[in-house]
Amino acid sequence: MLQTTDAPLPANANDASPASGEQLAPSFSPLYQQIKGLILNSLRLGEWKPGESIPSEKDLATRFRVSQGTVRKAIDELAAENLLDRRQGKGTFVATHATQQAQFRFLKLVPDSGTPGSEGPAQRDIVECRRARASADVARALALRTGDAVLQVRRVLSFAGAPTILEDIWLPAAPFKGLTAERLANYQGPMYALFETEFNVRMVRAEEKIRAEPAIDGREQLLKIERGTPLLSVERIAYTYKDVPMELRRGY
Amino acid sequence: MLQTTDAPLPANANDASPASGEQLAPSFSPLYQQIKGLILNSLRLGEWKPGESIPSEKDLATRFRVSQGTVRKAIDELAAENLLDRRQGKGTFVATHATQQAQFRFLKLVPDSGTPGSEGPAQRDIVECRRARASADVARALALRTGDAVLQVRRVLSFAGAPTILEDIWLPAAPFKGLTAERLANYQGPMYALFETEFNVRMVRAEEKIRAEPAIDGREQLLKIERGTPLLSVERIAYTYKDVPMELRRGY
DNA sequence: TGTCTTATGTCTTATAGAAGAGATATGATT
DNA sequence: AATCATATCTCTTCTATAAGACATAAGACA
Repeated sequence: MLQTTDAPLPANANDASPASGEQLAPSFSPLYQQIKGLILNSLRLGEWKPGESIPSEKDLATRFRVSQGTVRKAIDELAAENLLDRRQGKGTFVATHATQQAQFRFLKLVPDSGTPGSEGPAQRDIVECRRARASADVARALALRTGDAVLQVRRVLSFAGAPTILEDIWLPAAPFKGLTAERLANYQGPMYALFETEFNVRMVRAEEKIRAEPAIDGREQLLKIERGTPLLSVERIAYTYKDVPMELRRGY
Repeated sequence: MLQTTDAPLPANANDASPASGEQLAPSFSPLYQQIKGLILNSLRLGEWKPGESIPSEKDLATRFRVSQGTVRKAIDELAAENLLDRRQGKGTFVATHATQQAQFRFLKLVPDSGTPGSEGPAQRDIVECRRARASADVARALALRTGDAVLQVRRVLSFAGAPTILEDIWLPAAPFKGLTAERLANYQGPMYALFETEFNVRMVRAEEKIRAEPAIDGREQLLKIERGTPLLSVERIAYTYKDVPMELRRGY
């Protein structure tokens, strides 16, 4: 039954092209994978906004001219990748960072001494937010050229009054035009939720590298610790749809 | 069709009991979950040895009196948890640590400088291996009582001649009776593979906590670095089937 | 020795019914 | 008549099954 649709099957319909109508892509991957790609496209183009539901499996089935079970398997994979959120009896929803802050779960750091759950809300202080030019390593991480315009943000997270985490963040300037320290400081809720609602940039996947470094270069002052104290350093590259890198973040 | 087997449905058959014959458990969970539990039992009891194949989906289907698709869904979940390994056209295999060393992938550490893939084989030196009594924290991690007999192993991993990782490992003494420094030193291949073949202990899941610590307490000598250098410290608790903790490991 | 057939696995798709969650109606009770 | 509890209906995802397609390896055969 594979590949026997009566559709004309255009021989080029590339992944980038916004799809002519709603035909199946001409690839020779399993049907449900092709459906998954189509759903992903709609997701990326913003056909369904984060937070609310996508059409039911049956609706998508008739729209794509396949059976409901095939749509189901496509959605299964997208849900496994945390792009969609299934709720029995209610529908399937576009995942958002507002409800789902456990997305990047490295931050599940347990204080060495103390009760895990009850840190209380973190306090966030924006130290600076300025335009800059990408250095070589930043450019490589963000797939830019050295010297391209970037935004650099530095902030300190404090728990129970004690400064705990220092974050250096680099963002490509183009998609984040208009981001200022004020907007960052005023916004309540996760930073990624701000990106999502204000700049239409959804972080979908992240790579992280971990190392140990001594506290130097002024970092010891911002964290109010002794110079040379061992720090955990996490370098994260966050990607939006289609594995386009959108953020480089270093946390201490 | 749920729960309409003609089996007598014993009202107690607990999860711990080695299953009377091959009946379905009397729980009210989905059928494929019950099948998953039965397969897990067979796995734990060693009915199928690590490395070779389990019966085909169709065979298991007739054995459990369900359809092939139901068995498939059960196996799907076990494969997603890396307990089984599917190979199209060949069969489904019990996962082993010999082929699948990417199981615990925190060790995918990239040297800060240098090419990732070409570290060459690690050199392993057993520093010591002795019987001891569990301290309070070790006992808690391994679900033992303070003072119970444990084995303590300390080894150094070197890459390209440079000592890189120091590992302290605690194991409950009972399941690992007969483990000596010689056997550890002579064995080629991953440590978990040795546990698997010689002691019939399969590590299935692991929790890890990461922190940064200075090099002190003699660790600086074993790694041949300056005292106080920041070290990455990884504390891992590895579990066998049914979430029974079997190993506490601290790597630097 | 090389090619073809066949047997035996998993993989893909399809279909039907079960179960959860709300909205809407229904009916008894006050 | 107003209110509250209870059916019922409809929408959704979930579960179970079946049939055919695809992948792989081994043996038959030229």
